[in-house]
Amino acid sequence: MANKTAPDASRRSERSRRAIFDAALSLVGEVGYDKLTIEGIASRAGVGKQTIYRWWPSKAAVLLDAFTQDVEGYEAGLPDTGDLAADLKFVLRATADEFNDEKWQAPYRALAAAGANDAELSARFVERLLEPGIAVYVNRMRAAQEAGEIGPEVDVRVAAEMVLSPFSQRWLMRTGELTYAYVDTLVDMVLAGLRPRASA
Amino acid sequence: MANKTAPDASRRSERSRRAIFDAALSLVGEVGYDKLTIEGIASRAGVGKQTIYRWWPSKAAVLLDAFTQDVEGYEAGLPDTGDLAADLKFVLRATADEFNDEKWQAPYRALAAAGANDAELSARFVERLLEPGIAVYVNRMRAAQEAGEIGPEVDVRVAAEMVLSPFSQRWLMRTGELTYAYVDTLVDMVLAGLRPRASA
Amino acid sequence: MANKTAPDASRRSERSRRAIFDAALSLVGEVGYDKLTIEGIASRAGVGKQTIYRWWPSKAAVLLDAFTQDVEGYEAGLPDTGDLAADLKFVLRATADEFNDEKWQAPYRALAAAGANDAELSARFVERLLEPGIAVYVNRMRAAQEAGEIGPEVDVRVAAEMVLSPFSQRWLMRTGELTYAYVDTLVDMVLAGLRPRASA
Amino acid sequence: MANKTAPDASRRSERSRRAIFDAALSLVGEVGYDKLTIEGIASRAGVGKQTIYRWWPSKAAVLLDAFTQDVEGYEAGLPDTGDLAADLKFVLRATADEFNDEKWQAPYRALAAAGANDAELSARFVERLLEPGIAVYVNRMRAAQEAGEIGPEVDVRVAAEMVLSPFSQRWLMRTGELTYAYVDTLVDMVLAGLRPRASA
DNA sequence: AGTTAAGCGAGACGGTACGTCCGGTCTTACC
DNA sequence: GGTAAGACCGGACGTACCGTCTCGCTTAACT
Repeated sequence: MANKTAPDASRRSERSRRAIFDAALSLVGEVGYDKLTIEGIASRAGVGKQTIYRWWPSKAAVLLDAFTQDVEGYEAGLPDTGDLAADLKFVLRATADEFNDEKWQAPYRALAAAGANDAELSARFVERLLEPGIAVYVNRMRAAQEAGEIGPEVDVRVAAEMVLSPFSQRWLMRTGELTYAYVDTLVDMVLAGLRPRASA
Repeated sequence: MANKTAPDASRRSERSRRAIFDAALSLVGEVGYDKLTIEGIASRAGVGKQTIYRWWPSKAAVLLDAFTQDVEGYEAGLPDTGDLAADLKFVLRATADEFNDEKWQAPYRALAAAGANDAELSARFVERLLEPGIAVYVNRMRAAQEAGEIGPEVDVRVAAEMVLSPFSQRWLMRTGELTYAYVDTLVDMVLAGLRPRASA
Repeated sequence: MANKTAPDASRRSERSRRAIFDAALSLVGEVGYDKLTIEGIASRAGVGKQTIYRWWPSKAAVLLDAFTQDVEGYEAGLPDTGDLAADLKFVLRATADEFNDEKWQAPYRALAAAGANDAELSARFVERLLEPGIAVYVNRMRAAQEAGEIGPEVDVRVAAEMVLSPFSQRWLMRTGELTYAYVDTLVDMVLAGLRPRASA
Repeated sequence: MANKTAPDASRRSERSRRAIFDAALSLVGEVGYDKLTIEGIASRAGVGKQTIYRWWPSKAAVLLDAFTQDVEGYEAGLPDTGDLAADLKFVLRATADEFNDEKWQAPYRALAAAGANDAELSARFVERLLEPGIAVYVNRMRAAQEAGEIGPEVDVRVAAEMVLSPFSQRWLMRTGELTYAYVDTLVDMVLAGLRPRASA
C-alpha cells in the first residue's frame, strides 16, 4: 500500500498539523463539507498544499483526524447509580445536547456522509468515533445484566443499538427533534423488552 | 425563491428526462457518487448540460428523482397473517435482501450521504423514500395494536424506528451484516418490550 | 446553394425587420461587436431567434444590413467648384467628422473587422459601403482630369486610394487623429504628384 | 489595474510558452480566427487552460505574442542604393510577397480585425508590428530627403503612409491584388508629388 | 368568409466554449 | 528533508450562445 517513500514523521511540523486541524474545523463550519477544499484549508492554515497531501489522503481524512483530536478522551465517565434507566437517560440526554450543538453538526454530519461513500474512511470513523460511543452503553448494559436487571439471554450490543440508532438516525436524517422526552421514551421502550422473563 | 424565469414544463422532453435517469443510475453504479458528474450524465444521456441544469439544481437531485422514479409504488404489499413477529421478519428480510443488492447500494448510500449535508435534499429524500418505507411498519404495528398484540400505550412510530434504525444504521455505517438471523433477533427484542402489560 | 426552401419574402414582417436593425445598432454601440449576440438582438427586438436566422446568416450580415439601411443614399452630393483641392478637402473634412462620430465607430469598425476574416462579408461590405465612398472621389478626380487639372496618364482610382486609405487606416488602427490639418496636408501632398507634367 | 495577485514570472514554463505559440499559430491557420479557441490551443499544446489564462487575457493577446515572437527582428535590412524609387519598389514587392503568403494571412488578418474592436490590443499590434514596418519606409525617405531627392517641406511619415496604407488596405479589404505592377505604380505616383519644387 | 400555410414569438434542445475552481503533482527556495 | 509557495496538467463546474427544432398564434393569400 505504502508506495511512495513514507515521510519521516519525526520531522513533522506540529505547528502545521494543528493549524490544519483548526482551519479544517472552522472552514467546514463556515462553508459546509462540499465546499471545503484542500486549497482552502492550506490557505487558511498558512500551509503549503503538499504538506496536507503528504500526511492525509483526502479532505475527509483530515477532517476525521481534526475532529477526533478535538473530542478524544471524552468517553471517560459513565455513571452507574444502580438505576439503569436513569443512567441511560442521563447519558443520552447529554449526547442529545452534544448533537444539538451547532459546532458538532457540520463535521460530524460530513464524516457520517463521507463514510457512507467510502468504506475505508467509514471504518476509521466507526472505530474512532462511533464504537467508543456505543461501548459506553454496552458496558453499562452488561453491568446491568450481571446485576440481574437485564435478562441473561439479551444481546446487549443489539440492545445498545436499539437505543442509539433510532436516536442518531433521527438526527442524521433530520426526521425529528432530539428532545429529552424522546430520549426518555426511547430508553423506557427498549428497557421494557429487556427485563428478565418472569421466572415463575 | 424562483428567480430565473421558470422553464415551461409542458414542453419538456420526456425522452431526455428518461435518458438522464438511466445515465445517472448506471453511472453512479459504475464510478460511485463522488465521481459522478453532471457532464458525465449529460454525455452518457446524449443531452446538453443545460437540459440537466434547467430541471435540477444538483446531481443529488437528479439522482433522487432517478431513484424514486425507479422504485415508486413498491410499497404496495404488507402482509398481515395475524402473527406480527412473523410478518415483520418477513418484510425486514426482504428489505435486507434489497439493501444487500449491489444495484441499490450506490444510489441509496449516495442519497443518504448527500442528504446529511443538504437539509432540503434530505427532506425530499426522507419524504419520498424513507417515510413510505417506515409507514409500512407503522401501519402493520398499528393494526397489531388494535388487535391487542401490542400495548395501547406504545408509540408505534418509535417502535418502528427501533426496528428500522438499527437495521439501516448497520448498513449505512457498515458496522455489521444484515443477515436473517440479525433481523429475527432485532424483531424479537423489540417486540418483547411492546407486549401488553400483564393484566393487573 | 439555396438548399432550404427559401422563405417567402412577401410575407415578411417589416416591423420585425426594423426592430432587429434598431436592436443590432443600439446593442453594438452598448456592448461592442464581440459581445453582440443573436440572442441579445432577438431579445431586445422582441423577436424570435428564428426570425433572424431565417433572413440573415450571421450577426455580421445583420449589422451590415442595419448599417447600410441607416446610411443609404448619403453619397448624393459631391461638390465641383472647379477647385479640386478645395473640393476634396471639403468632402474629406466631412468624412472625418463622420468617422469621429461615436455612433459610427462601433458598427463600422465591427464590419471592417468582420470583413477581414470573412471574404464573402467583406465583398458585400466593400460593395455597399466602401466603393460608393471611393466613387465620389474617383468621379471628382476624373472630372478634374478632363478639366486638365490632373495629368491624363494618372490612374485616378489609385490616386483616390492615396487619399482615402491613409485616412481610413489611421482611423481603423488608431495610429493618429483625423484632424482637418491632417486632411489638408494629405490632399495637398497627393495632388502635388498629380499635376500635369510641365509640357515645356 | 492588476487586481489578482500577479503570477511569478520567474517560475514560468518556457516549454509551455513555446507550445502555446506553436499551437496558436498552427490552429489559426487551420480553422481561422473565429473558430480558434483557448481550449483548442490548450489541448493542442498539451497545456492546462489555466496556464493560458494565467499569462494572457485573450486569444488575441496570445496570437499577437505568438506572431511577433515569430517575426521579431525581421526589419533589419532596408537597402539604400541611392535610387529611392527602386529601393521602395524593392521593399514593397517583398512585402507584397509576404502578404500574399498564406501562412501570414490568417494571423495577420485576425490581429488587424481584433485590433479594430479592442483599443488596447490595437495599440500593442501597432507598436509591435505596424510601426516597425512603417519605420523602414520613413527612414529610407528621410535619407532621401537629406540627399535632396525629396523636398525639405515634405512630412515623410505621411508620405510613407501614402505608400503603405493603400497597399495594406487593398489587402485587408480584398479590394485588389497586390501585384508588382500595382506596387510600382503606387510608388511612382507618390514620389511624383515629393520631388523638390522647381527651384527659383 | 373560410381555409390554409407561412411567418412569427417563444423557448427547449444538443452542443461547444467560456472563464473559474480545485485536485493532485512537481519544482523552487528556505530553514 | 520538511516546508510555504505556487506553477503546472487535467477536468468539472455552472453559464452563455450557437444554430435547430418544435409549439401555438397570428396573419396574409387563395380558394
